[in-house]
Amino acid sequence: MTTNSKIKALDRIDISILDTLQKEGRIANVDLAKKVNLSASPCIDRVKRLEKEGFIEGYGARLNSSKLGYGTAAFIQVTLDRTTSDVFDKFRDAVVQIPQVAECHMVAGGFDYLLKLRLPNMEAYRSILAQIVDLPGVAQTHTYVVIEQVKNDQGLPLKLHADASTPPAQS
Amino acid sequence: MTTNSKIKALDRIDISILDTLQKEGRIANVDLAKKVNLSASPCIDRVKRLEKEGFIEGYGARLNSSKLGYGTAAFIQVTLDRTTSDVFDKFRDAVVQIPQVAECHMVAGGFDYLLKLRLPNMEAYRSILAQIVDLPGVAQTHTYVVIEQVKNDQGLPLKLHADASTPPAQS
DNA sequence: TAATTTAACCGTATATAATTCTGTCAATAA
DNA sequence: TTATTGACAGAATTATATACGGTTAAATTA
Repeated sequence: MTTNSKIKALDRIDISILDTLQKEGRIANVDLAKKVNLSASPCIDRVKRLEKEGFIEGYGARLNSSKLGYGTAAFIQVTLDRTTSDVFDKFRDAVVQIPQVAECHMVAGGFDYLLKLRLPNMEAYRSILAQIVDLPGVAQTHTYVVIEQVKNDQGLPLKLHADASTPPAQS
Repeated sequence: MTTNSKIKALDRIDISILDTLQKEGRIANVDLAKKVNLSASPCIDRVKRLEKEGFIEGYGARLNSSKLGYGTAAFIQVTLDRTTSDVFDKFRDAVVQIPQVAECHMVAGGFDYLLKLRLPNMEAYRSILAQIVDLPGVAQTHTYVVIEQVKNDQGLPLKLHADASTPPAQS
């Protein structure tokens, strides 16, 4: 056994709790309990357990990006000039420091990193791109500006299967 | 005036509330109030106002994707065969139906759509790609599998500037 | 300047919810 | 069968959210 705490498989109720909480993170425990057909106490026990076991990492408000000055998104493909671990490390350390870089993924398939930027407008893009290009090890970049967000689901598609004997997954 | 309700500019305290809530969405109002140097009642008033005015769109639990069977991510570039609005509409209607498609962005700069997929593993990728390729209008695709998530910030970088006279933005 | 209005705030009181505690039931194993 | 375990419900307690009333300060107007 690799961990000291035993983590039991998730049952149907756990999945239902997780699915509800990822959509309504501030639902009252009483109401959550009703929704999953439990009374308040076992329900809150399960939530605490799911938090402790790391299935729930935290809670957050979903903010309106447009109203808060981040209505524009762009993806930047980045290729580094040498693929040594030193170059990679320096690039990563620098890129995570830029607040407008919402995501940075190391990818396989043609270039090295894919960045997702959140920006107020296209003017802001120029100055950020200048920063990205000057990052250590950057050889070339290619930008794709988002014209329209067709879908932006943050939640995971949890399967609310009736069969509690087939839990979907654990670590 | 386009809207009937008057929305005042956000001040330093509002920004601080939003920044706190996007990180700790389930913080008790009492504690939130302490953090922003208010008493409980004006604090909850502001939160309700921010919700009503649409700055806060909701709350959600942050779930551990790996533990819940979505440890693999991939980006797929999609080019459609004709860029008529009919083709675009059909593609979009179909792609949003696929639960594993976490994001779908229409982009400018070489191809038409950029999709972000959440998957249990690489085996699952095959069947999803088959679905994507069969979507109406799809001419070609190119996949980039995520090797490592260097950064994945969901929150907006709200500026907690001391000067309350220069609010960052509104709709 | 002085009076008036407005908005934001604080503290208190009440309502609601979270949390703890105790006992019961059902499943499992000895 | 009997002991043990785990999960649950319901009640009691604690904590929190929310509504209310009064105060202050700032802005506006006379």
